[in-house]
Amino acid sequence: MINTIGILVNDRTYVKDPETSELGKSIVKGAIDLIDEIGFEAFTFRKLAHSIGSTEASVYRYFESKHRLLIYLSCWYWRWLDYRMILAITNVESAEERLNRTINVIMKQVEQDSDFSHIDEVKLNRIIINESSKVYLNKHVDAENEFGFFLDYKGLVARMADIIHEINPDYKYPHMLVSTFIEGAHLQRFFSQHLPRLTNVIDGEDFVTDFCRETIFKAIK
Amino acid sequence: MINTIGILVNDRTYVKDPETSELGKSIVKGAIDLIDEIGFEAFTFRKLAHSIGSTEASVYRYFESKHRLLIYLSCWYWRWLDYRMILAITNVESAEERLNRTINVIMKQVEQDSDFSHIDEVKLNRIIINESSKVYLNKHVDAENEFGFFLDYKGLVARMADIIHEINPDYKYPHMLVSTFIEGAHLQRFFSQHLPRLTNVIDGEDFVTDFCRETIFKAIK
Amino acid sequence: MINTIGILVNDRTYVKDPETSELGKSIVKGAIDLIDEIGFEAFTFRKLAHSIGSTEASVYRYFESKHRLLIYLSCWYWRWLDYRMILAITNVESAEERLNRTINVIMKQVEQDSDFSHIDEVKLNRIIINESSKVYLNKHVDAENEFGFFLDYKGLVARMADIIHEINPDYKYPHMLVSTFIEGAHLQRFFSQHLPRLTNVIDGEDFVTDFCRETIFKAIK
Amino acid sequence: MINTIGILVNDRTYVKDPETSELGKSIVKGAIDLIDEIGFEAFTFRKLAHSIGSTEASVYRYFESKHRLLIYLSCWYWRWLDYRMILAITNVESAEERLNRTINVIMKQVEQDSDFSHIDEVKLNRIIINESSKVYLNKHVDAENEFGFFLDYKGLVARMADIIHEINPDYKYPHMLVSTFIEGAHLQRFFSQHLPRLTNVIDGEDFVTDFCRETIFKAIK
DNA sequence: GATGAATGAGCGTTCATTCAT
DNA sequence: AATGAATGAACGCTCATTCAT
Repeated sequence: MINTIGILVNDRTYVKDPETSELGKSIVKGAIDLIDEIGFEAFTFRKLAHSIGSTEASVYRYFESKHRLLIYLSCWYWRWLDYRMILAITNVESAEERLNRTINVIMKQVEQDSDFSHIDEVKLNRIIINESSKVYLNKHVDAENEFGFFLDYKGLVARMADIIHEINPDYKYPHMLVSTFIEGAHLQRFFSQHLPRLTNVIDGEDFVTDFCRETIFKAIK
Repeated sequence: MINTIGILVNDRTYVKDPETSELGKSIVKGAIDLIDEIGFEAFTFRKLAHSIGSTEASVYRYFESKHRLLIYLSCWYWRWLDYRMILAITNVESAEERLNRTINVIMKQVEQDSDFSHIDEVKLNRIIINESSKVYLNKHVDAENEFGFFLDYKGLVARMADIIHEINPDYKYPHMLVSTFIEGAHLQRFFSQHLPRLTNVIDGEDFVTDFCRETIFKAIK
Repeated sequence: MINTIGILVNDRTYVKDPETSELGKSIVKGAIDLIDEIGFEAFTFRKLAHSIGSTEASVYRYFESKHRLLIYLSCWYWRWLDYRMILAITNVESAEERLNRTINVIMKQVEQDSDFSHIDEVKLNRIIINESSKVYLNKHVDAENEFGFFLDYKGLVARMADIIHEINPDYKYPHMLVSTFIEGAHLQRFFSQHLPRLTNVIDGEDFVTDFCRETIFKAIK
Repeated sequence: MINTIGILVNDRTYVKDPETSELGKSIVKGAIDLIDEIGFEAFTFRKLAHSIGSTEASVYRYFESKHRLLIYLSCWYWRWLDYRMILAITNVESAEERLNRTINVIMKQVEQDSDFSHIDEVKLNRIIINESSKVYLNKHVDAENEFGFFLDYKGLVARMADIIHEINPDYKYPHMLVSTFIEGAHLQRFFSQHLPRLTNVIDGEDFVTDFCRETIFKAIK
């Protein structure tokens, strides 16, 4: 079974691997529910502990801070996308088609993935859209970069950049292009919900994905 | 003199206009210095008050929260860019050239602008890069949108989108393209400093601006 | 005209007599409205100043603290009752009838008195019921007693005690009886509204006054 | 042993039952000492925490506000009086004698009760005299009444009203009479100390109790 | 390993008040 | 006389965290 593989997350993001106990899983599940509901700023370990009927002290056994917990969720997400991306491009010959498929994996809105039962991927996707930039937009980036917290993200970007390089070896900005549009896609989804005048909402179409795909392909020509 | 115009910021961002007193200006100046130094998360009105030799109570006379103060800075920034943008494109006939110049205004790294003495535009630009997404990435966006806090930003995006529309009336995503690259440019500057493997650093060149300009022009062709 | 007399309040309750200016009157009026609305605990000079479109500093010109303002209102109230009491018993021969009438003045619920335009006596009566005990139930009583802040209240009690003494010179507790029932009447009105199980509500009757009158007359027999 | 029963207070008055820990008991003891010393207005959790060598955060673990703490003390007091009242009237046949004894329990000044070691009943009695009316004289009465915070007080009043009803089933105001004199007795003790001209001080006698007893018995005849 | 109890530190806020005009 | 600006001080509260069991 493929789900026996599991998503292995950088072990410096947690104190004790939440996958190894029921409490751990319920902390992760509860955190996703709560962050999605009240936002990361208002989210605290106290509220989390109450919401899952446990105590702050117990949560601290798994994560050393709410920031680290967000990093854990973020790492999990990128790993999970990477895993789905590999599935999507394996044995596909055409580089264009592979790029196309990776774009789909990243850009298209997430649906529930039954393989990982205690993680609600739809909520997690919303969290990534709303909160993931807070993972790096702070004064600890450099220290946390040294812990390797962004390796999964970088890996994903590299995987796509490689395909672009394969399509056009002369293109100068493959990484920039990919990272711009991964973040850009998140942003445009957010804008379309809250600040629609910053986007171009087109009814009945996945205009975010279409826009990203079109722009990427034009760029590397 | 053109600087007699001043930058008029949405008056719901403040309790009392900081431009109207020395203390107000020193609050804004001190806030810029301090946020740039320690980051918005660690920034508090207490620290700000100490750093400018005043009190929290006095700061509260001008801004009702640190979040509103950030919104003020953000509004000021976009207004200021808009003002510089207008200067840059006035009397320029070619739409392509106008687009080119607006890209320069937005993307190129900011230099000190002597017109607005108490605002350090270089630091403010760094703050916008690091913190401005926190202005909208939170649970209060919708309420704050109704206060008109994002009108300046939207205006700027609309101004550039109009030029794009002039160049290619058939292009479907002018607003998305502009907002993606405004945010993208900020992000790439941040990545180039802290997470360079997410970008493509090219020595001695303003590769961020080049990448953005190239991608934008290809997109609308 | 009788209203040319005015209610002269102990001049240590205020810094500047509020009767002497429009602002002063509007402070008193505004205070009555606001205390009645939000309660004395939540009442502040800031809120008062805002509500009447003035400033805290201006309020301080009239009253040195919110506590003193409450004392002012309290003194005004007891003076006003005393004035109405004198009107009610002048030229009444029978001591029993005089006692009866003073009881009516004190116990019966207040109706608007057109003689003193800027004071809403109905609201003021509610304030006295809800808040007046806070005037003396605190650590400053003794000091404030020395300022003579309770002379009006004591005068009223003495006036009624004198009548009781006239009726029964052997009765040992005239002052206690009067003060117990003045406060008791307030309390019973409060209880009948909020904690009815501490009283005996009898529909369609002024049971508070009836109870007080009956108990007082029985006591002094 | 009868004191093994303990005084069970409405469990919505506290967050965590202070009887269940040493810290809890010291909070209650410290609160009684401090409120008695400086008055409820000046009393804060900060000062309380300092006075017992603990922290505000710890106090908040037991009581959600200083107001709730006062309610707790108030409930404890009425429960304790009720318990002493039951002891006093058990097996007494004559209703008059039972009323007489309940009056003694309520009116007579409290002496230390060794059964409840960490509570200083003498100080608590002084607090009730000075501050207990603040428990209900505020804008939250109705909400707090729904929490059942006044049930103990009502129970005590009902117990005495029942005896009065037994003595004279036709008497119309048993509850009013009882609540008037419970509060009245407190008030008269306060007045005799601070505003003696509102009472009739008679040396060497417990004139407050005598006055109340006499008036009550006359009233129900 | 998990939890209940306790706490140090500091945040956001407001208050009452003063000063200068 | 009235007001606008400014401030010292403290409050209520919560957070992240540690300790002892």
